Formats: sequence, structure tokens, C-alpha cells
Amino acid sequence: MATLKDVAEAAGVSRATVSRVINGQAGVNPETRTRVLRAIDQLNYRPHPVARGLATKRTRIIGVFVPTTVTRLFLDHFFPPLLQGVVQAAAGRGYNVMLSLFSDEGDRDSYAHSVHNGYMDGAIAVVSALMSNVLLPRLQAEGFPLVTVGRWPAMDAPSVDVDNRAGARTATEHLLRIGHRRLGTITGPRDLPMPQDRHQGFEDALRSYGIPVDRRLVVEADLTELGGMVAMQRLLEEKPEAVFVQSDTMAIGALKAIRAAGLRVPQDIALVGFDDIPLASLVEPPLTTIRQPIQLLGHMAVELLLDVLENPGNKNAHRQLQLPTELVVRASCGALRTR
Amino acid sequence: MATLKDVAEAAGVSRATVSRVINGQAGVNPETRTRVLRAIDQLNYRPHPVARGLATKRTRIIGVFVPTTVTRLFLDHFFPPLLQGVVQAAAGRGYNVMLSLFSDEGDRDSYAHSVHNGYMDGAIAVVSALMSNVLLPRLQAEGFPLVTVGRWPAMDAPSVDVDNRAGARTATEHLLRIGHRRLGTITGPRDLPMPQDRHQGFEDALRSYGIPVDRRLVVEADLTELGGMVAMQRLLEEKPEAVFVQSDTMAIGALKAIRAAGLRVPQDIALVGFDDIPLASLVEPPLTTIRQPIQLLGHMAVELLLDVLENPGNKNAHRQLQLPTELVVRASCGALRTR
DNA sequence: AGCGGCCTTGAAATCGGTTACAAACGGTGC
DNA sequence: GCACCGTTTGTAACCGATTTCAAGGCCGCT
Repeated sequence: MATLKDVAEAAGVSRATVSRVINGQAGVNPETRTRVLRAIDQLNYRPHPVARGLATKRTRIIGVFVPTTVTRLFLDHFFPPLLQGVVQAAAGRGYNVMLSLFSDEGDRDSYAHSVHNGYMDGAIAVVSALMSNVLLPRLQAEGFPLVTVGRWPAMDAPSVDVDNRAGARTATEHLLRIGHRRLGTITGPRDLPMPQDRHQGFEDALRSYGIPVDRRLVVEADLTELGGMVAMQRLLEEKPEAVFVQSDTMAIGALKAIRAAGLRVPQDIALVGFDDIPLASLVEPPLTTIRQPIQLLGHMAVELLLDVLENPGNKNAHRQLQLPTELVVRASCGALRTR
Repeated sequence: MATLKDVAEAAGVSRATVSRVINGQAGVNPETRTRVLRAIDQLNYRPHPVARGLATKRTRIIGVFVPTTVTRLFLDHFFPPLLQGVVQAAAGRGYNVMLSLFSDEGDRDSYAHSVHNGYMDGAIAVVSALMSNVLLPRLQAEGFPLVTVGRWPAMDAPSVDVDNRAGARTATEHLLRIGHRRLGTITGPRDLPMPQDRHQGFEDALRSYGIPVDRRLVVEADLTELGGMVAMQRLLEEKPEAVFVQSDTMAIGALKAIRAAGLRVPQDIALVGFDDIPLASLVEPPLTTIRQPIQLLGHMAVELLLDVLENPGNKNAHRQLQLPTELVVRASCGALRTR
């Protein structure tokens, strides 16, 4: 490949001048500029990113960290669109994306440590409240630019997340709007932020309809399908008209429990889930649920990170974004019945 | 961060010597070596990958190219485990993975062109016979090290793929073994390599049982669920006992068509699919199918690529790997009935 | 004519490593 | 004692860019 030097010689100028032209710096004579541009064109020259990276100390590479401990993430509906969002947004701003799986195995894992201060200018970390994480706080403490996808209470890094509370409220209000009054809910582990937020939204909705929260109608589960099934079995004793389930996965478990009890969805019990996993539209009946703007999440994470990277003074702006969700009405809520 | 120079001063040697120690080159006095190692340890020094990349002209970054035109790939069951396989294998050999989506829009897309000869030492390209691709052959022609996942007839790059023919044969033989004789098949577009291979396998199986291929029992579709449904409707007129469907997606369509005709799977018609998509185990009845070693595909692609990268003479070895598949017996084939 | 200042440009240092080459050293063989 | 040799180390060039600083040319002004 042609180098800066080749271009300089071809154009009869110094390397410094060529560099100026390439980087669009002011103070280059227009004539000289066109001469340089012509040479660049003729030689089909492209600046060598590695050399540039060495000189500028910025590689225009951002990392994406995904915990390996949660291998499920890879089978998940979440990972591909998120990654797509990240890569697209990054490419649009001239950045490359480097993928890094990392585990939590403490210092043994010098991999991630060498990754940082290595190629990446900064990184987007997918955090799951389900796992403790030693690495991320350390990286952040070392001043490595980090943006998290999902909230992680122990860290105050900029983050993007969906508005779980508002989403849950919307879902619940939908059930109320179409006439259900005796509402139950299946939550995730109540010591995690996400289930807390979604439960807040549930209560918000009840409150706005002047309905008191009945503790017997609130059952906690572990976010798995089986957990949802068990929780629903318990909930059935309370004979709710409708149930807001905090995740589609659990909702599918609930569906099975309802069926097993000889009841029908939505005629006997209406169901609303959360997440809009691909399976949600495929079960019988299809789940009404809350869709997350996953790809947008990736986009915004990139914006946030680049904002930090490119204007270092700006760190106070745009922290902790919350993106709106969308209600997807299908059959499980019984809305169609009332039309 | 500490640099090579710092280490050299701390250890009282020259930078060259430190470099030798780091790279494990012979011809360093053991005493000196330990002195250097101690200094490295004390300063918590790590070689700067960018600087190293500039000097050696190897970045230890490999790319993964995924076509954006097939955005479906991102929603697909294929992408996450493949990527996981690639990243893991790469990390195991000290390589980083850079993700690149690319479209096919010809020269407009200078993105990929700049990517090449940029950071990446080489790349793994996911090819889909469903799309024509201008970029990949050009990159290869320019001498850029490339390994494809999936075969692409127009290119003779090293590749990894599943053994479609053997897999299809296994699937079909399974139907024959459990007693079915009048077999139909739903194929993908017959001008593409993958459907051709799978159909070969189907015929291999029939042949090994001495059964002639009846053209009326071979119906072509477009690999979609709807296509599978339509194809099955046509196939129903021929009253097959069992059908080998070239993809789970089409098989699910076929399932619906059979149901719509008032028939039962597997009692009236047995079904075997291919791919083992996540949905395959969730439909009613669960699909018997052929599982692909997707993660392993990623692993092997990396091995192949690094083989090319690290011993450039070796290019003849290990081209065009075919990985074995696995029969997953569930309910749709009716095997359980015969037990 | 002399001076200050603006616009352009180039020389050279720098980023943090690798590596070709030469030199210093102690030991052998004759 | 000398030529030779292998081991170990250092010097310096190089990878391909950016960037600081100074200098040259040209202008107008006094």
C-alpha cells in the first residue's frame, strides 16, 4: 500500500502537509490541497489506521463486553439486535467494534485487563444484575470509558436502559383499560433493580385506577419458565382475572400452568408479558407484551460512549438514558374480545 | 502506562533486550531474563498492541463479516453461537475479533474496502448463497486472508461448513429405519448448493434402501415457512408416509399444512426437519431434526484462518472442512411410536 | 529600507514497539 | 599468542502516521 510518504513525494510536498489535508485542517493553500488530493486519489492511498492509532492514541475502536457467565445471552433474543444496533451506529461514526466476552473469574482473567488500554478507546458493557462483576468497576476506576446497557446499581457509569417502570405501567393499564380489575402479578427476584422497577410500574397503574395492591396477588419467581409456572399455580388460588407477568419467559410458564388447571387464556385469565421475545408471538395464544427497542438501545449506547470519548468535558450530560417501550397487543390479554 | 523504555531502564538493559524477553526469543542470558521479567512485573507493564501492530504489521485482530442484506441472520439462531465460537477460539489464541456488517452495494461501500488492509489480519466471512456478493471475491483477489463459513461456489477460499449431504442422509435414513417407505421431500431452491447437497443426501438414503426416487414426491420451496406450507399442500396429494423437509422453518410450515388438512403428525405423516432452530423443540409436536455444530463451525473457521495467517506456506492444507451433524430425535418423526 | 504579522510549509520529534547489524566478551583450538 | 566462534547485548533504523515549532515568503505600514 501507498504510504503518506509516497503521497508527499507524488504531490511534491512534505508529509506534514499531506497529513493536514487528510485531516481537513485549515491553513493549507487550496492549490496545494487539490494537488495532494489528486495524488491521494491516484495512489489510492488510505491512511493506515494502526499508525494513526499510535500517533493519536485513539484507535476508533470501541469494545462490546458481554458476560460469558450468562451464556444464555447468546441464545437470547437480546444479543443480536443489540449488537446490530451498536455496529451500525459505530460504523456510521467511523468506529469499529471489537467483541469481547469476559468472565468474572477475578484476576485470573487478565484477558480483559489487557484488553483495556489495548486497542479499545472505550467500551459498551452489557450488564446483567444477575451476576456480580468485579471487572467493570475496576476498569471504570482506572478511567476506562465505559457505558453500560442495563442499569447496574453498584456503578454510576453512563447507561442506557429501557424504561421498565413505564413499560410495566403501560402493560398493566392496558389490562385495566379493557376491563380487568382483579389483577395479579408475577415478579422477578425483588432484590434486583429490574423487577423492582417493573413492579413499581404495576403499582403505578393500580394506583391510577384507585385500586389497592393486594399482596396475595403478588408472587415472586426467578425469571425462568418453570418459575413462572410454579408462581402461576400459586396465584391461581387467588383467582385473578388477569396477570401481569414481568417477563415473557415466565409468562409462557404461566400459560402452561393455566392450561394445566383446565382454564383458558384469555377467557378465564388474561395475561400480559414483558420483553417481546420471538417466541411470544408463536405461543398459543400469542402473548400481549411490552416490546423493548433493543436495536435503539445499541444505537444510544454508542452515542453516549462517543459523546464521552469525543468531548471529555461533557461527562455530566446524558447519563442514564431510559428508552420508551411499546405495547404489543396480541391475543393473550383478551383485548380482542372487547372490541 | 509503562512503556518498553521504562522497563529497559528499570532492568538496566536496552529496549531490544526487553523486547526479546517479551517475545520469548532465544539468546537471552537467563539472569538477564529474570531481571527483565521482574521489572515488567513491578511496572505492571503490558506491550502496547497498537505499537506492536505497527512494527510487526500484524494486529492479531480478525474480522467477522456478516451480510447486512440478510438482516435475518441477526434474528437467526445461527449468529449468536457462531460468534461465540469465533470469539472463544480467537481469544484462546490471543486474537481479538472485530465485527463488520457489510452490504453489497458495490463500490459505494468503501467501508469494507477501508476495513481491509486496515486493522484486520484476516477475516471470517459468513456467506449466504442467497445473496450475490461483489466484495468478498475482490478482497480475496487482493490477497486478503479470508475464510468462509458456508460454501460459496464462486469462491475457492478455505471454508467450513456442515456436511449437508451426510446430514440429510442421516435424517432420511432415520425415517426409513423406523419403517416409513413412501417418502416425500421439500427442498430449497434447487439452483443453490445447500439444497442440492441436502437433496443428494436424501437420494443417497433412498438408494441405500433400494427405493427409487419418485419425482412427484419432490417439491421445491423457498426456505420460508409459507413456502413450506404451500409445498406441503401440494405434497399431500401424493399421500407420503413421511417427509424430509430441508429446513425446520419450512417444516413448521408443513406442519401447519398437515394440520389444516385434518391430519396428524406423526401418526398420519411423519416429519423430519433440518437445522434444529430453537423453535423446533417448541412446536407441537417437537420436530425431529438435524443439529448443526454451529459453535464448532466458528471454532474451526478461526483455526483455518489462523493456520493461513501463521504459516503462509500451508495454504493447501485444510481447505473446505465439512463438519458432521447430529440427529435429534423428537416426536415429529414417529420414532417413539415404534419403540 | 526596515519591521511586524499572516499565511504556508517543512524539519524533526514522537508514539511504542521490532529487528538487522555490529560489537563486546569469554572460551577453543592450534 | 592469535584467529575464530558462539553467546549475549546494544545501537539505530524502521513501521506510518501526527504535531510542535520554526522558518520562509509576502504583505502593508511607517
